[in-house]
Parts: sequence; structure tokens; C-alpha cells
Amino acid sequence: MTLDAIDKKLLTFLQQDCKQTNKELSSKLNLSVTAVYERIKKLEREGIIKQYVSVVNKEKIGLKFVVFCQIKLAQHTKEYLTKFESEVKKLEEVLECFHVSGEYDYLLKVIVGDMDQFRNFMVTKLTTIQHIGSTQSSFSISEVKNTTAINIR
Amino acid sequence: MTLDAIDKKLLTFLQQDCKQTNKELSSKLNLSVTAVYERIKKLEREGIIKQYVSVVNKEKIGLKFVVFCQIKLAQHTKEYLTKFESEVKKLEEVLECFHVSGEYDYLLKVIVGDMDQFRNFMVTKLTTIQHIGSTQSSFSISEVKNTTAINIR
DNA sequence: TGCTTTATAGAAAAATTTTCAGCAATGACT
DNA sequence: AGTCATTGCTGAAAATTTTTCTATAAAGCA
Repeated sequence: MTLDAIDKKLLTFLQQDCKQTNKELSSKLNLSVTAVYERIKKLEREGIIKQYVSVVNKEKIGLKFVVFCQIKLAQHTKEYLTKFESEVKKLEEVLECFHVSGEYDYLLKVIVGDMDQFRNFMVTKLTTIQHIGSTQSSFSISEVKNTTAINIR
Repeated sequence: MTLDAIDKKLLTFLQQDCKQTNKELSSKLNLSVTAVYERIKKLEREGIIKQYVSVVNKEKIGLKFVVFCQIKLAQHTKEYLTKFESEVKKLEEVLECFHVSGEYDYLLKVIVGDMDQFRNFMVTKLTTIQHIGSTQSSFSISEVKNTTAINIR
């Protein structure tokens, strides 16, 4: 499927606020309500729109501490990688985990309430996973930019 | 505001799918439709729910390349930091930018279509920002976990 | 040309959100 | 203890939105 200019605008709007009514969208896009409706349904069917989510303000629920953990495995066997990945997926503190190139194997984004909780996370959860070689953590000092909205090019 | 068990469940559901109807939510939570409605409105008023967004499948729109860039500034004056941050915010390829502790000053999550576009991003956009000391990039080999949903504890 | 598909519009139907009135429980204050 | 205000809930009604349906025009194609 190829996106035309209207689809791109529509996706941009929906990435900002997916609760806008089709009427609002229709006037922004100079289309009828039904046309907007059909376009959105198509984007959903094609899997271009993956899901609709509420974004929660993490600070407001006491999660003020963002940490990036870089992790090196002891060995790079398929078994070790798979095991590590399945364990990390289960950790609620880990919002993102990427297998990456470079000196370290994995980059994790971890969210906790404070340093104490982070220590607890490291000691009782992360480093109890087998075959971890070494870790290196960077603490977020400030969030400069953090968006879910992709610029459709 | 303190969240009770129902609020926490509600937030969990809404972070998975914010387009569920209040009727669906009311039956999952054993509440009336109006009670669900009022709770959601309160969470919005309090700013606990920040926004409602559509999540776009980046692969489907040709953005298959995720890169993490670590950046060191030449000097750490307030002026340099502020300038860098305001420039980086403007770059559409940058979805996340955190000022972090450790060897590097900033960690960026960059999304592009391919290596060529990444080279172009580095050469014509990122490294043209003044006062950058050095950069170090890690490419994503695979996405193990990547969620917007926070576990409400 | 004639046929099929695709995108659109407007109206009607179905479903959902939002408002409203009423009720019970809670806590503050006299 | 009694009164009052607040909070959260329910069910019904009103308002709005989504979804379906019918029809039409434009585009692609044999």
C-alpha cells in the first residue's frame, strides 16, 4: 500500500491525538466523515496503525527515574541470547530492549521510582539473569525529547 | 491523587487499547459505564493520562533502521547544552533524546529507512550542530521489547 | 466502449459518549 | 450525635459519534 498526502496527514493527526472525531478530522482534511472513516479502517487493516494507546505521565505515578543499561553477555551463543531476551521481556521495569551492534550487546531503557528501586532492580532482577558478562548504566538527567509520533516522509 | 486498584487496572487496559468502549471497560472492571467514564475523565484532568495516540508500524512505512547515538559535547557550558538540545528537538529522525550521566552527554534514538539515510542524517544534520565533541553509534540488530505501557505499581 | 474497482458523499441506523437526577457512604465541622 | 458537603456510584435520557448503506463519479483495464 502506498500512502498519499492525505493518508500522511491523517497519520500525523492520529499520532498526536487518536481520540479526535472523524468530523474534526474530516474538516482538517477537507473530506467527508465517511471518507475519513474508510481511510482509517484501511490503515488499520494494513497494519500501518498498530494500536491505539493511552500515554501515561510516568512522573505522576512516581516513576521519575530513567536509566539506560548496556549489557554484555559472557558468550554469544544462540542459547544465551534467547535466554537473556526471554528473561528481560518479563521485567516490568524494562520498557525497551534492543539487541545492538558495538561494544555492548543490549541496550535497555529502564523506568523506576528512585535510585533505591534501581539498585533493587539491578541486584534482584537484572543481574540474576544467567550469562551476563558486564553492565554499564547511564542515568537520565533530563528528557530532551521523547515522542511516539513518527514523521511520515 | 492516589490511584486505587480499579484505577490501576483501568490505566493498564487503556495503555493496551484506548479505543475500547466504556461498556467493555465497565464489564472488565465490574462498574457502570458512567463510573468508568468519570474515572477516565479524572485521570485526564489530573494529567495522569497525558494523551491518546495511534501507534504506527514503522517498518510498514519504510523506517526499518533504528540507531542509538551517543554524543559528547566539546564543552559543557549551559549555552552549548541548550543550543544542542534545541537543535536536536527539530530533527524528525530523532524520536528520543536524553541528557545522561556517564562518558557521553546525550543518548539519541534515531529512526531512518536504511544505512544511506543514516549517513545522510549524520553528515547533513546531526554533525552540523555546533560544539559536538564526538559521537558513537550503535545499530539495532533486533527489537526485543518496545512498549509504551508502564506497569502501574 | 464497457466493466470493475476505488474513493467519495450524504443519509439512516446503530452504538457510544456525555449529561443528569437520585442515592448511599464518607468525612468534616458544630 | 446531627448536619452539611463531597465523592463515587447507578440507571436513564440526551447528545454525539461511529458504522452501515445507497448512490455517484473517477480511474484502471481488457
